[in-house]
Amino acid sequence: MPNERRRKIAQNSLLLKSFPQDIQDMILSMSSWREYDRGETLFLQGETAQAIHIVTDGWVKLYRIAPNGGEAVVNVFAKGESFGEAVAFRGHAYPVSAEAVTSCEVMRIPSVALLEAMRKDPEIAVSVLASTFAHLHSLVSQLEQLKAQTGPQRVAEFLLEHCEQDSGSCVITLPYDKFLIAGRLGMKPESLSRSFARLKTVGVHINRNHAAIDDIELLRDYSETDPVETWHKAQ
Amino acid sequence: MPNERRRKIAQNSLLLKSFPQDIQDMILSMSSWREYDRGETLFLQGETAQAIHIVTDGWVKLYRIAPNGGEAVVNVFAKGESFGEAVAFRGHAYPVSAEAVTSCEVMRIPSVALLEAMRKDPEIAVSVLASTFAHLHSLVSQLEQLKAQTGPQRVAEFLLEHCEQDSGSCVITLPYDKFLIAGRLGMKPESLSRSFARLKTVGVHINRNHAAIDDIELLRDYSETDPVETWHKAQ
DNA sequence: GGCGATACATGACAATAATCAAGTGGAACC
DNA sequence: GGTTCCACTTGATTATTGTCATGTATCGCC
Repeated sequence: MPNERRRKIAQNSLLLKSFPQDIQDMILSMSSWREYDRGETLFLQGETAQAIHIVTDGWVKLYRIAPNGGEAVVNVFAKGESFGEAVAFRGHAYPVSAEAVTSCEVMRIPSVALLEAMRKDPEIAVSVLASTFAHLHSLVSQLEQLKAQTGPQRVAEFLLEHCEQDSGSCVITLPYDKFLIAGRLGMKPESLSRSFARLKTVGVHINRNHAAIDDIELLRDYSETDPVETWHKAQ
Repeated sequence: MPNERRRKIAQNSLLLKSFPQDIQDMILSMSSWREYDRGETLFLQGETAQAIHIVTDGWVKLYRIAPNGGEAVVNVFAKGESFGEAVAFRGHAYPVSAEAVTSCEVMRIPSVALLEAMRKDPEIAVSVLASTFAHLHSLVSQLEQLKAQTGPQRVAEFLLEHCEQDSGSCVITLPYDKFLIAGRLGMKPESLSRSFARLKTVGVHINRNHAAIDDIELLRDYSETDPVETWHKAQ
C-alpha cells in the first residue's frame, strides 16, 4: 500500500483524528508499519506492551485463551480502528492475544511517542481516554448481549451493526468467516448456522458471505424484543 | 463516617494512590461525599457524566438494561474502588446505570478537578489510564468467563476471587446477596443454587451467606479444567 | 408464640445450545 | 470432467439453563 494512503487512514482513526497536525506528524514519524499474513500472531497475552496498534488494512482479532483451553474472541478490528491504548503506558502485560484474520497491515505507535505527545499537550490524554472509553463501551455492550439476549438475537444485532442504513432493506457482506463470527458472538459455528436459519422468519437470507435483510426495522424489533414474546411470534 | 477515615480510603484507592500529595489534596478539596440507601440510584444510563465516583463504604452495582428489558450486571464495586473515569472527561453519556446495593457512601470527584490535575502534571493522565485499564481488564475477564466457562465454573472462580489465601481451606462471607451474585455471573438465581449444589462434589459448602471451601487448589483445578473432563470427574 | 414477608432451595418441564456425525455444495487442482 | 478439500449446513442426541411452581427456613413484627 502506498505510504500516503496508510498515513491518511491512520490520521482518520478515532485515536489520532482529533490531534493537532504537528503532533500527528510527530507520532507518525515515530511509528512503523508491518504486514501480517492471515493467521499470523501480532502478540500474545502475557507479553509486555510497548506499542499501540492501528489497523490500516484487513482485520485483526483480539482473543483470550481461558485456563481450560477455551478461546473467547474479545473483539475484531477493522481498518481505522486502534487497540492497546490503555495497556501500553505502564508497560503492563497484554490481557489478550492478537492475530491477523485476513492478511493485513498494522501501524505500531511506540508508547513513548504518545507519552511524549501527552506531555506536550495534556489535551492528548483526553483523546486517548476517549478512545479507551470506546473500547470499554464496546465490551459493556457485548456483556449485555451475552447476559440478556438469546443467540439469534445476538446474530440479529451483529447484522444490524454492520449495515449502514437504519430502515428499509439492504444486503451486507459478512466481514469475516462464520467461524470467527460465531466466536465473536460467543457461540459455536453450528449454533450460528441455526440462528441464521431462524432469522429467515424475520426476513434475513444468507447466501455465501452475503446477508440480505428485507426489513431492517423488523429485524431491530426482533433483536429488541423479549425472548418469550419472540417465541410466540415465531409460532 | 468521620471525615478523616473516608479521606484515607479515597487516598488509598487505585485511582488516587499514586498521585503526589498536593494533587491529592486539591482533588479531595474539590470533591463531595454523599450517602445512599440501599436501592437508591446514583445515576442512570444515558445521563451525561460530570464526575468520577469512588466508593468509600458499602457496595455499588453498575448494570445495564437491554432494549428487551433484561438486566445485565456489569460490575459490583467495593470500598476503595472507583468507576466512571473514562466517561467523565468528554461529558459523554454513561453507558451503564449505578445503584447502591447496600447503604453506602460515595465520593464524587468533578471531572474538572481531574482535568486540572492532568494539566498540572501529565503523569496523572497515566494513572487515570491505568485505572481505566483495570476496568477494561475486568470486563475482558468477564467476557472470557461467559464465553468459555460453564455456570458452576464461573461460580467457582467467583469464590476464588473473594478468598484471600491461595491454598488450603477457608470460609468466605458472600459479599452481597445471591440474587446479585447470580446477575453478576450472568445466570438466574435458581441456576446459582444448582451450581452451588454441584460444587459440593469439589468441597464447597454453602451455609446462609458463608461459603466453606475445603481445598482451594482442588476448586481452582475445577474452574480451570475443560468442561468435558469435569463431567467425567464428577461421575 | 403466631403471622407474614423475604430469601433461598428444589422439582418438573420447556427451551436453548453444545456435541457428534453425516451430508452438501462450491472452488481449486489435476 | 472428476476428485479432493474446505467451509458450511443439517440432523439426532444430550446437557445446560431458564421458567414456573412449590416448599422451607429465617427474620422482623405485632
